[in-house]
Amino acid sequence: MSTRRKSMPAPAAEAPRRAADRIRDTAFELFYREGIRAIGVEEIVNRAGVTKPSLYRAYESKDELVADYLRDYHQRFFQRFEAPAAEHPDDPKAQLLAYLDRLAVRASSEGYRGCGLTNAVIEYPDHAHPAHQVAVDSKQALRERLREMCRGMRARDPDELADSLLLLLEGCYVSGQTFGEGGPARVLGTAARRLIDAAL
Amino acid sequence: MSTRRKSMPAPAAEAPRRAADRIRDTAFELFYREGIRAIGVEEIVNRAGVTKPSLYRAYESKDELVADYLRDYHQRFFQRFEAPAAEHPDDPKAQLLAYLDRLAVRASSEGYRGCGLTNAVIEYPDHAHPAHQVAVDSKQALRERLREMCRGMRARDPDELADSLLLLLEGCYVSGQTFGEGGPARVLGTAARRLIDAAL
DNA sequence: TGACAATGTTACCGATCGGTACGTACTCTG
DNA sequence: CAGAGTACGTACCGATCGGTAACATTGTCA
Repeated sequence: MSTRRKSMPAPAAEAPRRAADRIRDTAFELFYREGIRAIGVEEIVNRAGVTKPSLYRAYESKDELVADYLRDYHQRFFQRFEAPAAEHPDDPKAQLLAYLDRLAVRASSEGYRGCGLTNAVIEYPDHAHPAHQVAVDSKQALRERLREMCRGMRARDPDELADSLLLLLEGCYVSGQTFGEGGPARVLGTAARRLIDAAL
Repeated sequence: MSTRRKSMPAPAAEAPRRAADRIRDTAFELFYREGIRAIGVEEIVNRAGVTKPSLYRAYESKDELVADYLRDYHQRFFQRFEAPAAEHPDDPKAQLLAYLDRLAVRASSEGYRGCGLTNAVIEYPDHAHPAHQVAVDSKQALRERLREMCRGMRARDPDELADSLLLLLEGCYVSGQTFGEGGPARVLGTAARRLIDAAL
């Protein structure tokens, strides 16, 4: 859902954007870096330079803001995930490995905070919570996409390979933030290649 | 005067233990099942059937209680992890696979909540927080133990194999609670065998 | 019996939580 | 210019957070 402005083609470039946008961006940054439960609405609006009522005009509740953050994360994630497709058309193996190799670097650097969606599942274990649901839906889409790619690789058992790779992926997200630099995330590419080669 | 039963020196075996023990056990259960940040001290003492002062006589703060919970978890974890050693002496590969096979079952069942230590790292990303530190220390010990086992397997590159297996392990913990029954965790054993066989 | 340690009871603290009633300033339109 | 509508801020709400003070009660052991 987007707030479309009518005429007035944007005064300049960006700085004093709408309150809702500032909230959205600030919340994204804070939720991801510090964790969702650790951040209160007060801190969000302060850092965004707006006030609480502005937040509650744009979102029904904090939970809705969280869900929106996760939907946003989901979208950005798949953008990153599918980005290598352009460089390696019709080569799902190369596409996947390209993403994994980039991820391995990010996840092995200091201050890495893992996957916002995975983190949300852990912060909100209650299956009824909107944050949990959005995150799980996203992960299910990822699983399905991986299966599709493994079928494209002509793996003997595409579903099994996809799940194995998903384990490596998720392991990389969490190990990245546990160990930081020089952590196990560095072997992601190698391990994935081993599994793929053994499955074709 | 009061309607509550008086002395009754332990009617059966264990029920009315010390307040500190009841708090410890209740906190363990609640922190693990619901998440640490989601559980307040009030809820802990209510469910434990004690009162807040009792909690603060046994622990300096909630953070200390959390750290203690994690140390407890660490101990129970390694107990489970090393349990198969008795059945497979001098066979690190069989030991590890035995643990993984059991884990795969647990992690693929409904309501699985993953590893309390991994969850704590995500709930407390701040490296200075005691919970974060205890959890990371435990994970580093696990990494070292895995390396030791991989050396025992005579792997070509034991550190690389250990890290690969650690990724699978952590992936299993988090995917277990994301997908529940029929999730990717089911392939843990197969994937681990593939990686081990390829590394010897 | 008396002393002591452990626990419960009650009532509170300041801070922060998510959330809102209501007033104000700007801008677009007639 | 008048008026409407939009966008935002000030000030506040009750609930809950982690944590504490003061005192009553209990079981144990000497």
